[in-house]
Amino acid sequence: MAIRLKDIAADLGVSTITVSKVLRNQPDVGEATRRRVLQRVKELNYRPNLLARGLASGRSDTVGLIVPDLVHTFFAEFAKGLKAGLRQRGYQLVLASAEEEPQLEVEEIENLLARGVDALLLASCQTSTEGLRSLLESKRPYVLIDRVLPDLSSHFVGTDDVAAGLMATEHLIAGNRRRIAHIGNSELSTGADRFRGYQLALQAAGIPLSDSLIVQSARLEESGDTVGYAAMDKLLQSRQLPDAVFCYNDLSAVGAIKRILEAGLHVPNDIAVIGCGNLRLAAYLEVPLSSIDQNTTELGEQAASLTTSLLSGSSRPEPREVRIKPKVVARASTVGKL
Amino acid sequence: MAIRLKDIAADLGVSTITVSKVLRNQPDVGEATRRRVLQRVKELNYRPNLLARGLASGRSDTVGLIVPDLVHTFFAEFAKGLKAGLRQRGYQLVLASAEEEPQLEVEEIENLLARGVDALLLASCQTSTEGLRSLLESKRPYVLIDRVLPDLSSHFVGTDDVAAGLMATEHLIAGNRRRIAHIGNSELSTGADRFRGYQLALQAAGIPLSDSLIVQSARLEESGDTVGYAAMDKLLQSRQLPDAVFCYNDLSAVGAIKRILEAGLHVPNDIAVIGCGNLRLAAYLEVPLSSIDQNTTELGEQAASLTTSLLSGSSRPEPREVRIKPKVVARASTVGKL
DNA sequence: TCCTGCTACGTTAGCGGTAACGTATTGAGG
DNA sequence: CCTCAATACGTTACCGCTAACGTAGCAGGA
Repeated sequence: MAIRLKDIAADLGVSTITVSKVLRNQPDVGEATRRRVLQRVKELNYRPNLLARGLASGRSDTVGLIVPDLVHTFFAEFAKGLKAGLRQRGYQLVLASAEEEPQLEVEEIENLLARGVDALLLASCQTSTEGLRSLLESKRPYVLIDRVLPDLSSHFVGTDDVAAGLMATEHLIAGNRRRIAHIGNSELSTGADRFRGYQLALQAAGIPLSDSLIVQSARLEESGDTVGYAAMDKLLQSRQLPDAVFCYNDLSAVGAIKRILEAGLHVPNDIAVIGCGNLRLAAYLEVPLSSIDQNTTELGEQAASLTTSLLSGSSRPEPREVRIKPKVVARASTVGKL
Repeated sequence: MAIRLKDIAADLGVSTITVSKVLRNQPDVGEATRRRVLQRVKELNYRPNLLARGLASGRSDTVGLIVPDLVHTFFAEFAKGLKAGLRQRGYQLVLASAEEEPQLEVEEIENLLARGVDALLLASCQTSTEGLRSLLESKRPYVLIDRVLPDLSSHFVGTDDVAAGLMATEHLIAGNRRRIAHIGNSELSTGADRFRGYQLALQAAGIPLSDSLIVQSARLEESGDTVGYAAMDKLLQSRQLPDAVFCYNDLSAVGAIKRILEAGLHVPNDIAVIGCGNLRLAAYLEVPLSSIDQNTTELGEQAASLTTSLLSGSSRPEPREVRIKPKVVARASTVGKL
């Protein structure tokens, strides 16, 4: 149906391989022939069939990215940065979303592999390595994004989440807060790391940890605001109120603030709140939200760089871990007198 | 490298075509053989090579979607709904983003076609039909999403944007507003339609149009809040202030509100503001934002339905246009005394 | 017994490219 | 004039799968 390489070749009276070489910028083609081919290709608006090319060559110059949810702007922004970085290096991106369902993610992995991607980037929502079987068997290079998995040492690009938790908590401490609560996600490695940073910051300041100030929820990723609301509700019932909260992400912070305000308390005067992720609208909220910025575009760029280096390097290097340092963005939700 | 259909066949002492038939649920295979094949496939964790399959069969049971920008949650949500709908009907989705660049969009179109998608869904940022040449030549079915293009009658799924503009403006009129401004996007069909709805509503209410109350900007899609801010700034300089503004999207509404508050005016008492799109955080903003909800998931579902029907139907039906009716979500930015 | 009509399965020929090697052609050097 | 190497281009054999047709084997009717 569509025009084929063969057609161009026949048209020009040369062999298919010659056209093929021209299209791939290979040597061993005369300058005159090369020009004739390119002109005809342009005239006919010919594009090589990527299925056939991939099948014949075993490569596709394409990498796949699977994210848990594109509605999370974090992942959408990451994909944007990644794509730009890949493009610059001559690779294409195929994007898939697992919709927060581990089983769907497994299907997407197998799907992209079956489509012949050269490498796979994976922000995984798996809870074990089980589902990655196909990926591991495929021997194709892959890079974990944002979240690591237990029992799997691999290349990784993500935020320095321990630093994120540390910086957020230090920021609260610097504002003279002492009873600092945490609304966290215990299921994801990002949640565990941020919690760890929280612990380290308290420890460094000589503030004892208090279980009554910590609420962990696994569902925080999906419906942050309602979960944050519920978690804050729980915190408000403890004997002694917190004077600050570090929330796993901005959405949960938004929910938490809602609950605080409903209780007739003031943010930040009664309770300061800081989130993580620095949503675009954070500055426009009812209480402008302090947050930790993850520099998402840089993450994408780094991921592109690492992936393409894996693809070009013949050797299989040691697992490399790239952690981007985040930064605090202070807004009204933490800046105020105690 | 990976395990092939041929291996399974050899392993079982049957021919490749038999295995192929089993995998595609085709008839003419004995029940016993079928079971043996399926078991072996599962044991070996075999997955057919989609490149080879697509090349041999000419179909891929895959549709492509190209959106202008995934960071727009509207498109991310649409993709989510679409994917669910396609999946349910036995199709897969391949996602691509044009990053608001028409040239990149053209490349993505050609890319997805070269990858053998059976159909293409396109939320286009083209300004003319020029860039769609490859798509049109490919003879493959396609559906425009959200935005229509001039000089191109085709299948379409999107919001009833005239109704959106109409309902938003009527809502403002119902709140006794009379000097109703509009911050719009003149470049996209959605912007033109919403503007048209705005005009119709005013006309129906007997309110004359005033050029000094209308600000159009093409850049509204990319950086809504700053453009909205600038547009509002302009409106505040007119001799007679507006008492309401209908903004093309929520982001521009956010920017507009910021400017209004900075001027020392009250929202909605001095100026009511309504946006469009109903962002997830709309209810949590400094001034909870009234908006038009587009029922994005339903859009995705409809798009899936239309596309698969095009794919299964052998005939080429008349261009079909599906317009989803939006609804008003009233919040504090419009509800208040004048 | 032979023919017919199923059912179950196989053979052959690609799909549109690419890899690896093979073969002309050319010009320089002896 | 011949050799030899470099250059330009072609031949052959797949890649992994499927479409379309072919054939064997069996049951049942005449």
